[in-house]
Amino acid sequence: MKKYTLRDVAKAAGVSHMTVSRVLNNNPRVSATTREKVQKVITELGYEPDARARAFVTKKSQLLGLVVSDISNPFNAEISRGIEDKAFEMGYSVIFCSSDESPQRTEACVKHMLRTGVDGMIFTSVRLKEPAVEKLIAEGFPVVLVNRKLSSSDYHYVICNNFLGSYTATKHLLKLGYKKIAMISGYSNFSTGLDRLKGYQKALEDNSLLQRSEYVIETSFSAEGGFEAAKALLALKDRPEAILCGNDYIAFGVMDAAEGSGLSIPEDVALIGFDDTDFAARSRIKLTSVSQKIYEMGSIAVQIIVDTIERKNLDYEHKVVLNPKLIIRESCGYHLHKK
Amino acid sequence: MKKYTLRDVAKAAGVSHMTVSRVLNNNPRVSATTREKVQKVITELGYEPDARARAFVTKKSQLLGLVVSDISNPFNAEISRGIEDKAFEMGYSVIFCSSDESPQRTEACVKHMLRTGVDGMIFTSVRLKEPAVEKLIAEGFPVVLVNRKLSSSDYHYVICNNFLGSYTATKHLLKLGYKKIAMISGYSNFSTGLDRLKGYQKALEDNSLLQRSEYVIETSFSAEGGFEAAKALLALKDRPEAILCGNDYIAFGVMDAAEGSGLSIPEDVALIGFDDTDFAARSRIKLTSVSQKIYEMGSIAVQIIVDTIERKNLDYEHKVVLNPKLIIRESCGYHLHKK
DNA sequence: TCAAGATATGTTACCGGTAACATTTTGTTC
DNA sequence: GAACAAAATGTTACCGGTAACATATCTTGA
Repeated sequence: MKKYTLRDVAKAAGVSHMTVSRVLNNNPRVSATTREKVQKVITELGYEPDARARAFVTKKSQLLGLVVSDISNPFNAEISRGIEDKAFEMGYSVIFCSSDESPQRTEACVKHMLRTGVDGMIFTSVRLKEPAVEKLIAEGFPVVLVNRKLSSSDYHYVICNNFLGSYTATKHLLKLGYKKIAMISGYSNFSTGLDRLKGYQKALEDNSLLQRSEYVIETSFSAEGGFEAAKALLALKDRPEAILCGNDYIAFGVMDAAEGSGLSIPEDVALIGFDDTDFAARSRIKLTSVSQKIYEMGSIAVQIIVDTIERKNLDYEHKVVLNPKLIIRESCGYHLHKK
Repeated sequence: MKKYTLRDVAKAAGVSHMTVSRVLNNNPRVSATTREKVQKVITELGYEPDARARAFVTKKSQLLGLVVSDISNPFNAEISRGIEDKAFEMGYSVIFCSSDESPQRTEACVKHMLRTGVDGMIFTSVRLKEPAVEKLIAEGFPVVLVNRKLSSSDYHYVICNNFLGSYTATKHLLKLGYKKIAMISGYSNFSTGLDRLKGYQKALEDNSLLQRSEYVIETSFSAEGGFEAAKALLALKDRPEAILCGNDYIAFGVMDAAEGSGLSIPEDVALIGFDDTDFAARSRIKLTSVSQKIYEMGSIAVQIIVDTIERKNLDYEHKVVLNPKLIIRESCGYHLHKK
């Protein structure tokens, strides 16, 4: 199990170590005969180039850093899968880190990645202001944002058209005849939270409906957040007939709250989620949700970052905005209206 | 944004580069005065040691490889989170790779990790025979298995007592009075599949019940697998009264199949899953499931592998078997019997 | 006060690749 | 077959750390 080096191979093949290096790198400046001879020795000895030595001398580690809010969240897990598949295909490895959406942890993740020596970083969970990330971009370090973007920096990103998704969902509720539509939105210091809120507002406005402040609650993108917010909404004298949620988790929380108040979905309250994660179709009440191409966002992000890393002077910016699609299930009461 | 090296710092501080190296590595062989002086220069210049150079010379990359079947599966995502948190804490980074439970892809993942230069590898999804992994272990490469173990190699692992989990679940069904208990088990070329099947069989045996071959179906650990298997079971003349599933996904598939056949859970068929993933409590029928400490398995695995990596001659094996716990919800009909 | 040992600092070599340039071999043309 | 260009191969240096050993400085006690 001894580890061989370039020079070992060279000696065994009776050539200089540079010739071996050239063979390894498919440099055309090697004759076919020599190439074959060297290749044979390589396989015979089972020689494997030392990744660390190579990374050292080339200043490239073939490592991508991925900062997610929480990898155990299925949404992030799916993005991660998209990222990893594409990275693998392109010869890169992915190291990941969970930021828990905290600026401090995000900064710690960045430091950690930098120490590890990644060639570029992908972020899925930046807030609209994220100093650690903005600094990185300012320094010219390869960065791609996925899912959420920064307010200031107009940099490479791959996101969903959240405004449109939310607009479409609200329109759908309006078309079903609901007038009293509430929104439990994710925090608007995230672009996902803000844009989804704006889409909802615009749809109301376009239908000449006033938005009622007591119908809009901002909370965390979690079932707990949705639960608390829904308890408040459902306790209102003038209870909303429909609730649009900032993501599916919030909607799951709403289901819990409705069950707790003895209300049924969609008869008493219609419900729409966002993201269409795998479980939207498996939850107690099958959830209507705005579907986005999660896996694809990840794989596109990798293409962009590798592009950025490998071309020396990339003088343009990649901005990819994918269109979402409303997936209609029982929670919005569509089937009731069809009858 | 120029990158400084050890020697730059040394020159600026008026010492030799080795002194700087010693300061960096907290080597006690540096006087307090010098240490302070050097430290000051380091912060002034914003010097950061070159991770790649360090990895090269120390032959350690502080990188752990994680091979999961599919990171987008919430079970794996949660293990991953446990792994990453602990690794971060211990100064390691984690690169991951999805094997899709295929031997070929597993081998490709291993190669990929080796090329990247990881210091050790964690596997969550080995089959009972997994040549690529067995070879790695035989060569003395640091490996820890999580969740599933190999049949042959008796190596470091962290698993759940799957036999006990399944035994307990079956016992529970028996206690509720069910006699016709079927099992839709995961493939038994995985230790998780095999051990869970054995637990079920043992529980029947201990209750002097014959196991009926038509009541045991092996399938993939997926909702699709569960769906197909359940269709077959529910179409039997002598339909089972209860079904124990190899994991929660299989159980979700059973729910779909039951719905399709117009049968209700638990009134017509009782149902128990395995793993108690986050959605067990949120599915259409709240699922009784065998809960295992997923996150903890991950973090324990990291402790073991770091131990293996950092101690030169580890002469003992780590075997951690965690006890599962049955979480009772509506799908097994417990509430019906309580009345 | 000075030798001996401990402590602090410095010198040199090396890890295993790649870049850049030097040299040798081969091939082409007249 | 001489002359020269092109192709193939070799030589040397270097990347930025750490190990091992050498040297210088500081203690301490007889």
